[in-house]
Amino acid sequence: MSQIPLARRSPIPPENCNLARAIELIGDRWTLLILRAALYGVRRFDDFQSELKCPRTVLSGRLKILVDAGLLTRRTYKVPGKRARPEYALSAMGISLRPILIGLTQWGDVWLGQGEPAPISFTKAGSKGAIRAAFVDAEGREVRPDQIRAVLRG
Amino acid sequence: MSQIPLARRSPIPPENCNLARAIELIGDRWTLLILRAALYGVRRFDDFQSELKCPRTVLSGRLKILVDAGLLTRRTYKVPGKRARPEYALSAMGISLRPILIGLTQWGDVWLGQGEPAPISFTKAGSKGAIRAAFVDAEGREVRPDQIRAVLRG
DNA sequence: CCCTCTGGATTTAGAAAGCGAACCCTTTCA
DNA sequence: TGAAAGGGTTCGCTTTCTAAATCCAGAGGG
Repeated sequence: MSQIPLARRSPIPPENCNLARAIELIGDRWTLLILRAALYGVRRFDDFQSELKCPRTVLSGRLKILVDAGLLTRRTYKVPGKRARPEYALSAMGISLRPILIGLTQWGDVWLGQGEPAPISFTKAGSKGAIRAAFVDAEGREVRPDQIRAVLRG
Repeated sequence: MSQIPLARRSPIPPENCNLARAIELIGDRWTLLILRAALYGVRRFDDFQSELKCPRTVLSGRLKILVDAGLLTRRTYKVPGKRARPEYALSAMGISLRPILIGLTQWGDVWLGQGEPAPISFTKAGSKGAIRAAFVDAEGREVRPDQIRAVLRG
């Protein structure tokens, strides 16, 4: 019943696969939850900590990984009367994950929502109807999932 | 410089967030690599094992979780002259993750590709140009990332 | 000047999960 | 009857996670 033909191995060895590389980098519970919070605007260590309730060791380790990888930018901010502190803001690399996490949100709304309406939805600025993750061709026209074909290079 | 306004907390508590639920379920290195292989058509225990090179204990545990959650369907297949064996095929729930993992592939091509051309690309059946993950409105027209607005329920 | 508070982070020790190797069970082939 | 092969489980060891305590620097108050 699955549309996917049986294969003994994937067509791309995992060690040369950019999907596998992405999974190595961000495919981790805490890392993904940090990125979720960051996409909602959280930037400070203690804010991440009270949002995630994760061990501070794990948090500082993951933040370091994400900064080193270029997903987060560490810079110091200063509130008058307070000392300077670092904040962790998404870089362009991090922001470009937003469609993926929105897509995963909508997947969760459908399959894990326990029958309740989605607590958050997404629209186009200025209009009301919901938008959704999909595939488009070069002209921005939607391509239905069953029309997607994978093409190997070479 | 980030377009995302500062927030102390995310607008949805993680324990009520379908994105957080999705991350709890599949936000894990091995689980994601299993789903990657499954989307490429891998279905059998030993094929997963030689693809992923992960401990067999981890593999059987993750397969069990994915079957229980409904992402994979376990059924027995029988090659004539061989004994019956289980295979793990994606359910509709699992297949609907495809756009997300393709989006993540393309994110990896851009940011983790080390300057090399993408080893796999995606096209619309019957045409040549590459397609990409994006957002569309109800009529299937693309919505650019900067036009996306989040709307809280209630 | 000293004391305390606060945000950011490291240290430490015990719990959980990951890991590799070996083993088990069933069926099928020689 | 014996070996092979697929699909696991069992068994120890190592790594990672976790929680709690501690550290550290600068600001503000007295």
